[in-house]
Amino acid sequence: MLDHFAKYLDMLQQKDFEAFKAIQQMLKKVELSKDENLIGLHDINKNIYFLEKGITRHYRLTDKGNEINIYFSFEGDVILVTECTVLEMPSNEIIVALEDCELLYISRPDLIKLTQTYHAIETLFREMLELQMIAMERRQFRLQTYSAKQQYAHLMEQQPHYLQKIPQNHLASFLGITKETLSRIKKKYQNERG
Amino acid sequence: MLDHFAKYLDMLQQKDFEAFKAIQQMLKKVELSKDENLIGLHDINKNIYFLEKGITRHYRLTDKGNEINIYFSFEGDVILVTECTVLEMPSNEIIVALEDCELLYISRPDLIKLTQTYHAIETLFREMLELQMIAMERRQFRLQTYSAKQQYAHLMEQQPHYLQKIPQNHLASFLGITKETLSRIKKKYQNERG
DNA sequence: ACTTGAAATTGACATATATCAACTTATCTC
DNA sequence: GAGATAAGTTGATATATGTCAATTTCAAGT
Repeated sequence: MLDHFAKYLDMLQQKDFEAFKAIQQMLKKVELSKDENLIGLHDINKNIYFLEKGITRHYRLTDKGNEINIYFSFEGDVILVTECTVLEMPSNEIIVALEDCELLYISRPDLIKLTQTYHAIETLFREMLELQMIAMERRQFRLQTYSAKQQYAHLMEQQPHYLQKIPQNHLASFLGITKETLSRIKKKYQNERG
Repeated sequence: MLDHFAKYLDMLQQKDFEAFKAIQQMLKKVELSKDENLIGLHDINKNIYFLEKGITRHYRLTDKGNEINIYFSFEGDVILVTECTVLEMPSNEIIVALEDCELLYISRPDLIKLTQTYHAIETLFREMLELQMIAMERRQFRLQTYSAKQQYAHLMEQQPHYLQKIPQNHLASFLGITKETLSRIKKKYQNERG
């Protein structure tokens, strides 16, 4: 059960075993059935999650009440809604299980307490944020410059598991297009490859 | 000269004056003339900057060699290209002065050294990243869901200094549209307000 | 296996935005 | 302040994507 978590914290485990143990003791476990919410609309949720098993869908609602998917998390991913967790604001992001999920989590307040005792944990926390930021910088550039077709091609090449595991209607808004457009792009893409 | 920097580090100054002094001593200063690069294409730049004065434009090049503006920094902003600074990769992001600029900076290695002595600095560094992430999360949602018109309206309402200070041709690619479309949107927007 | 509802596809048409080219207006430099 | 260069505007047209409605395919539960 701790597979992914342990891997993520591998460096910590080697560098400061005490610190690793301390985090491990603070971790709680949560299981979600398919379609169950991890974070509901306007929840104030201060937890940082490690997704051990399953897939989660992260979405927001537009003014008109449409769902826009902003992210999907897979096994091994960290789940952190910074705006909600850090600013302690009601969440605009809703997170729901696309499949049955198993997660570990620690509350940010608990984690911050640990950082006061273990410098290695503060460092780990910062490094985790840095990595999340890099991923966001890259995705932002794609959102800003890629056409729908290019985005689809990117997913095909770089993250084919997205296409295998995530229903098209959900994928579409993630790419910033409608499901009909995605369907057409997919067809064209396949034709161009024979 | 330290105005903005000091303000940013205000909490640190009060909480741990030693740490504040230590950072201050590591800070270097750089001035840029208009149109001068802060970070050039493929530079490996490990610095974290505080923009004390001026405006910088952050852009990337597409496959076809077109410039896409991904960000503008104003007085008081932190400038940090995570991918380049953290992974020590050649930068895909180019940063150039839109006006004459004054900046303070510290190298990430130096900052990390300081974090080993001063816990308060590690905390500050992490908090800075958290704030940057929140801003990115919000912008990402806008990029994904707003039409060009909505983006323009958002800028008008939330960040009018963008419209006052940044030439339209640069603003356009930041919004993910062409300069012609921006020109038309602007006109329509003005007419609708009388 | 049958039924039901969800997901995906397709077509016709509407709209938003891009592209290219011409032109005007501002800004900079000598 | 005249000429040169960059920035912004406008028009005509092309392309990409959205919207709505009809249909087909797929999947889940009984």
